[in-house]
Amino acid sequence: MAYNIKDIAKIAGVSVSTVSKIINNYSDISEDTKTRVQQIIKETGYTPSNSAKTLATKSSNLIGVIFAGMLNVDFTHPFFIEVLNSFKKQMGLLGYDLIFFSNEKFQSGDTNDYLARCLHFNVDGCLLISGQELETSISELDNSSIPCIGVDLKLSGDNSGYIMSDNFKMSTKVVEHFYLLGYRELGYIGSSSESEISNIRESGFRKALEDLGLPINENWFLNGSNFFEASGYETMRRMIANGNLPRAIFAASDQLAIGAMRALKESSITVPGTVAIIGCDDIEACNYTTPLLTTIKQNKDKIGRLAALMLYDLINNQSGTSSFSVEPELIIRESCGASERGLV
Amino acid sequence: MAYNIKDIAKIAGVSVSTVSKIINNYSDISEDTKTRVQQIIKETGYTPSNSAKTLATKSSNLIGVIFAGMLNVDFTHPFFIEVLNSFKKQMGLLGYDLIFFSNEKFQSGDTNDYLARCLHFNVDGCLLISGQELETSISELDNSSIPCIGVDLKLSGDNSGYIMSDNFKMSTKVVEHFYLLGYRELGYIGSSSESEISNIRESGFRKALEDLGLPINENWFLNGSNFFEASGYETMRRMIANGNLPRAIFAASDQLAIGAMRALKESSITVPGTVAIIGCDDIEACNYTTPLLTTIKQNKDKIGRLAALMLYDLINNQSGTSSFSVEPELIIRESCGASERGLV
DNA sequence: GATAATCCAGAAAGCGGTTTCGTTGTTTTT
DNA sequence: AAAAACAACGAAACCGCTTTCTGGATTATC
Repeated sequence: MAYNIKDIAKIAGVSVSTVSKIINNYSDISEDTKTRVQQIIKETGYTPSNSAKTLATKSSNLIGVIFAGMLNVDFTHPFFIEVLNSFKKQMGLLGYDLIFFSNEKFQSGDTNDYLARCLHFNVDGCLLISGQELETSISELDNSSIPCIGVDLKLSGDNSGYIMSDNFKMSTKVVEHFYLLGYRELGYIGSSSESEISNIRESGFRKALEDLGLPINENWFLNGSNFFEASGYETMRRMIANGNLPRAIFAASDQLAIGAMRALKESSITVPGTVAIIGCDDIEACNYTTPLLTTIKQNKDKIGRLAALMLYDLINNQSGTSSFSVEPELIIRESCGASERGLV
Repeated sequence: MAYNIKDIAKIAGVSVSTVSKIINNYSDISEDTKTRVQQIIKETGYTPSNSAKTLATKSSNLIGVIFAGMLNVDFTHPFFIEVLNSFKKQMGLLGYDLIFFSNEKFQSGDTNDYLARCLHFNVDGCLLISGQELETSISELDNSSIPCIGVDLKLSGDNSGYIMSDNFKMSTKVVEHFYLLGYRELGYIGSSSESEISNIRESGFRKALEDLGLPINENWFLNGSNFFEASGYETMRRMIANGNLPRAIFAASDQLAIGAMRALKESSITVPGTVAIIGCDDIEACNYTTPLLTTIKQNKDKIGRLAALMLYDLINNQSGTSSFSVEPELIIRESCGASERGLV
């Protein structure tokens, strides 16, 4: 039912090679035959088999997408999914489709051998989206000949690059904003200490406090187990249990912030009246909470787009490692108390 | 650097066919050579090339995922993304990976020819996720020999099936709940009248009103342009502008409900005190709104899982068309006023 | 002990493309 | 007018795997 290249060749009365050359824009074909064959291709609706092409050329026009790490990052992740969405759009514009490897046990091996799977499919490149508890097979892939771009994941392979927001600067912006609002006792709620992202944000936070000569109270620095809401709730409860609360808190993700607000509400502690909160990421949900969540916006669109562009470059020009840092932006809503002070 | 079947054959001192047979569990291989070759495969980390296998067998072990329609449905859709997540998990368990076709213009044609792309990649099956304004090429795919499952999309091809929640019943449950709470003046906010889903929900709603002998006031039945928040906001504003409001409203999606609540809040109309609201889908955001959004939960996990299972069956047993209807469930939170009446 | 049945394994064609290299006929150069 | 250059196309090998068919060795059957 579906045509193959031989059919087209026969219909056009030319050889298979000629058809192939026309498809691939070779120059040694006359305009005449070219237009004639192209016409036939259009009429028949012929599309070349991707597997045959891949087999012959080693290039599949496919980009592998991997949710790295064993923990909880998947399609439902509000931040990464937006990055992915933008990535997909841009990659589509560049002529690539996306393939998602299932995290489930891979048939042959006990463990998830990403490199093997990428080779298996001849992907042209890979997007690695960071989770926690990275498998060792991630670094295998990083160090392979397959171009890789990490999102929130520092890759170091010769054919790799990565992109993330300027996590250090985020904290500076938050601290400065809190400072401007008159808050002097500042705290930080992070993910686990295994998260590099969270650690950078924390160190940026501490540095900013130092620079402004603000006190650093270790009771106000607490890590949870991940970036999710439940962890924010639980961590905030611990801080509340400790007794002494800071005047304002930076949570390393909006979900952590939302969880923290839930804990505060439960203890009848008002936000931002008693404790102000700023989250991070600017996920959809920021618009639905009460109070609306002030946050550090990560430019997810830009991150996804640039990731695609970087990967494209890596694939087509093998231009060594590179990394991009995207400027974060403070989005002022209600949870920081700026509006109450007419500062918005 | 990567091994191919010939390398394995050479190392093992057997023929290529023998290796292939071992990989594919043919019976005419002695236990001896089998274990020996398998050992070598393990050691070398050999994985067969998918394109070669696909080329030879016409089966790629790939499932195509398509966001149908030209409008606004992508990875950021809170409902579909959860279905997709569950689908991906189950499909992974069944040994399939997912490929996402970019919506962007396909190189060869002006229009997005889904069938061609599926053939191009030799996908074993397809998941079609409904949007609005379906392209004609969707029905081409539906009627092709490629197994397809539609989510919220009635497919009718010989090798197709579909799955959706029992949209009619949803409305029944909502109306009954409203009735129980003493509300008699009920309204409905839907998507556009082009959405079959929305229309079913509306007719279910009307039917339930009839059955209970409740009044049907056309001013209380308004459609927006889609299922998104902005549409809910705008539609609610129109209803408010009309003057006379119902006591309770069923919105055809949570996002519509959230938009409606925003409009109500803006007009200082209390929820649920003056107007009660129930949404639909049970997306994450329901937990973040004030008041918390009572909703009809669609079992997204189940929908995704069953979609995978149905597709698997279609692929492996070509067992004709089938459809599944999944039971919806009322999730009582705050926006319906049940708790205020001690009815939760 | 001859024949049939069974077990294992390999040869080879084929899947649908790509790409190198060669061939032919035409044009240009000198 | 002969030589060189070029334009346009095709033959064929190859990519890595599957699968049918064939055949030799071993075992069972009479």
